[in-house]
Amino acid sequence: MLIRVDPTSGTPIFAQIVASVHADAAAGRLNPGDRLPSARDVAGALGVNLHTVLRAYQELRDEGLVDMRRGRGAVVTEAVEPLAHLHHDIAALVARARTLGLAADTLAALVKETYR
Amino acid sequence: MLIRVDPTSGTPIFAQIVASVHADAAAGRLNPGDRLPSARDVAGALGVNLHTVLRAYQELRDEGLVDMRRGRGAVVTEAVEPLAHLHHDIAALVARARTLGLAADTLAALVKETYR
DNA sequence: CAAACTGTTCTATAAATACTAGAATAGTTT
DNA sequence: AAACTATTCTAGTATTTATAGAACAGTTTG
Repeated sequence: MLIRVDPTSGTPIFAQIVASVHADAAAGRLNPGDRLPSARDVAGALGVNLHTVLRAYQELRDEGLVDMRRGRGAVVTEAVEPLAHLHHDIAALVARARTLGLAADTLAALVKETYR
Repeated sequence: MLIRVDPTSGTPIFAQIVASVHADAAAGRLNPGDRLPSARDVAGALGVNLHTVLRAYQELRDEGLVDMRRGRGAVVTEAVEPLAHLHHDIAALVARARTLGLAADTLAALVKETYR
């Protein structure tokens, strides 16, 4: 599995790693039982610090998306399935927002606010 | 119009102000021509600094949602209409995400990622 | 068993961001 | 003219982000 990051993005690196895993889960490229690459491998491949990757992984654990243990790594849980189920709906919403000229941040903020 | 903010939220205050305006616009409580309360008033009411409010307003201007001029304040533009149009779709998506047990941050991040 | 791998925890530091504070400026409205 | 508005400037503090290295403690593999 491939994790991409843009250092000039403005959004924190750890958040981009989280978002990258979210995207893979939503697209069905990540299934329960799959193992994320080790934090050290990701840090090496991306040229970022181990702690930065671990912070992202810990957030994924807090969300319940992965199960983490020493020696075994980060294993994807069944909590990814809802993400895959929503994928289609999200894509439709994004497509419509795009035709309306809405910025990504604006829509994301709107979704977050609506949740409250 | 009412702007709410939670200092313990973790998300920056200026971002919460932006999100609050987004929400009002999406709910149709904000129409083209309406004037946002002056930055000084908002700062006073929320107990935050003037600059913090202005930063939020400037972001709204960058998004094209308001037109700002000295002496006149921040006036809502026609760019709020797409937000109102999406309101129903967003509410439906959020409702479904909620039944699936998805966290607000997770869904928002997913939407943002899908935009790319 | 032993080696290699995994996340966990700890201390430390540097850089960037967020927030506050005060003051002066320059437009607009009343 | 007075009261209002955003704009711009400098400045300081607190928080967040990212880096660095080391030691630790489980798990898996040979």
